Amino acid sequence: MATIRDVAKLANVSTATVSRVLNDNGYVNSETKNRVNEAIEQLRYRPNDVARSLFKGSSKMIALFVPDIKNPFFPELARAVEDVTNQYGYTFVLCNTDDNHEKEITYLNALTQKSVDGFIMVSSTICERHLEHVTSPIISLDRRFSSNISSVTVNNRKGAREATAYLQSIGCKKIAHICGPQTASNSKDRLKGYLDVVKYEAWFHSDFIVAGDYRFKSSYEVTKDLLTKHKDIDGLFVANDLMAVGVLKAAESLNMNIPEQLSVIGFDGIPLGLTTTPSLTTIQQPIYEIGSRAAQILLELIDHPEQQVIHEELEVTLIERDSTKRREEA
Amino acid sequence: MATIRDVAKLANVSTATVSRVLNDNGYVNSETKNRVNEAIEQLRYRPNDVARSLFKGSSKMIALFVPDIKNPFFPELARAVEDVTNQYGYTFVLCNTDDNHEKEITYLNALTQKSVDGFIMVSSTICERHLEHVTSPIISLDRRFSSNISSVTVNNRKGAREATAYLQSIGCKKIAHICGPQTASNSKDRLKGYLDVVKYEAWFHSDFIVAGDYRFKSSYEVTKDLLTKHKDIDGLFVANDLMAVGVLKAAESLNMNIPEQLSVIGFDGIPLGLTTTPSLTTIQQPIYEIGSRAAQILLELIDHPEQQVIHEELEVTLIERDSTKRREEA
DNA sequence: ACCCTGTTTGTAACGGGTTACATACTTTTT
DNA sequence: AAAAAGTATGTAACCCGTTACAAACAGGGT
Repeated sequence: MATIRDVAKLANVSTATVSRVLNDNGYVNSETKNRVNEAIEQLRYRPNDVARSLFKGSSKMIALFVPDIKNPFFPELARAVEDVTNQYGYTFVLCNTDDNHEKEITYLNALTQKSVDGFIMVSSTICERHLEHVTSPIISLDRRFSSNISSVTVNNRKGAREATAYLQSIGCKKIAHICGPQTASNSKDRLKGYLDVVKYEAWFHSDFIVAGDYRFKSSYEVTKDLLTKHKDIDGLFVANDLMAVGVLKAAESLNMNIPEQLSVIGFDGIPLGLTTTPSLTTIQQPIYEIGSRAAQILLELIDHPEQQVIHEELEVTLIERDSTKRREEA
Repeated sequence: MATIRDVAKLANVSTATVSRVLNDNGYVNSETKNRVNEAIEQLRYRPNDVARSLFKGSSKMIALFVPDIKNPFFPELARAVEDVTNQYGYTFVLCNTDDNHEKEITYLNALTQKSVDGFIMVSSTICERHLEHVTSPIISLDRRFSSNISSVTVNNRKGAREATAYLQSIGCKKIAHICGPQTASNSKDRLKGYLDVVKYEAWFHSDFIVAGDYRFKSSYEVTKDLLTKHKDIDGLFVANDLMAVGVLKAAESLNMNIPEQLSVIGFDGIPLGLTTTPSLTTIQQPIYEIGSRAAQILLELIDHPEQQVIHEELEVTLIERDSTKRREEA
């Protein structure tokens, strides 16, 4: 690989001049500039980004941490972040953490040592304490972990209320909830939203809340159990779409008809909900917007670290599909 | 951030000694080593990977290029690559290329400038010519682009033959094929496998081959068209699962019953095929194994670049689910 | 007493860019 | 005509680890 010194020699100038041409700053005579550019082309010279990073202390990379790349929510989000960061000349690094604290810390350290310029994190286990020694800006997504750290979220509680109220409005009499991991703040908020609506209902019972982990499999198993024990449940608000699809399959395996016997509503609005039969009613998050806003805010934070903390909350939308249906009065 | 010089000063040794302690090579007196380790801890020193990379000319990063992160096939693959590379102390970079040649080249250049140590590529547009100036090892996945570049693939043609023959064996009389983008070698091979079986059938007609692009949406539309025009089609081999799910939904929208009226078989074996109703019969690829083998081979190639080119071909497996059914004789 | 090998540590060059500062010449301002 | 501002370019330090090489000393073998 040719270096800047090779170029300088061939063009008969100093490396400083070549650098000025490369970065288009400082004074360079236009004739000199041409000579340098010719040399660059002739040698197929490409500046070494590592050397540049070392001097600048910045790598032009940003990282996104997601708990589960197999949940279609996150590829969607990743696309958004990728689009924005690429647009601004950053390289995008995607890290899958499995919601595993050690893995998160390992990645955080490894990438900090690589002078990564900023982090976008979807994490349930990270809190301020772990980030004390991280000097690059961080933004939390989907889940919020400190008022000192910028975040982009949706109104989870309100969305959950809306979902639950919707089930009531179509005539569901006993509404259960499959919740996500209680370490995740969004999961807690969705549970709260559900409780806001049903807490004082006469039929309500804590058995109607069962714990999932945002994955398909757990939900499938937990739901089979729930629906076998409580045959009178006629509405189910599930904390995310992936688990809601597990519910659909669980009901199918029990020969329960959705939406005739049971109405199901999810949360997220991932494309997966369009591929099931019945298609999935859900609370749709503006996934792409969440990702792109987060990326934009992070990039601003990188350029202006003194800037104050921003918490942005986006709105969710109820999407009615075929997994819910108005219940006829008995 | 503390530097190696700070540590050296505090421990009263030279930077060389600190470096020896850090990398555990060369001679260091055990007492000195303790002193250095204490200083490291006291200063919370972490070596700067960028400086290290600059000197070594290697960044301990490897990159995976995928055409569409939203296709669940690729997150699965990414997990495999991530697991292996992390295990060997590499940082994993995931790049979404949209099958866009320019984006691929841009990524390739950007990452080469960052001294990325190797590339795993799923690409339809890259050929040897574009890689001439890339000095780090490359392995192609899923698709094969040159005999000089190592690859890990599956036996696409054989799998396609198996799929098509299976449809015949359960009594399908007219079998159509939705193919993938014809730029992709795996897509071409799957078409060939289909043709191997049906080419000389009396009923065969080129109308029975329709072009998709491996995405859900195209397949949904194209299939509605196909099934409307050719109502006698009773078997459909679809080049990947994502499109096969599109077929399921298209048939649903036309009020066609799967598998009663039409048997559908996909290719890939992604988890999505388990969430549809009916669940999807498919040719399953060992996705995780493909990814992890590719990563392993790449890491070997990085350590021993002189090593000869390897082409590994893995086997696929037919998984019978509910989207296919033996056809009763009329 | 001498040589050889092994141990311990330090000095300084190196990797490849960037930029503060110095120098020198040209043009503009007053 | 002198001072100031603008243009053009080079020198060398700097970013921060790594390592070749040198130096110095201990212990073993002959």
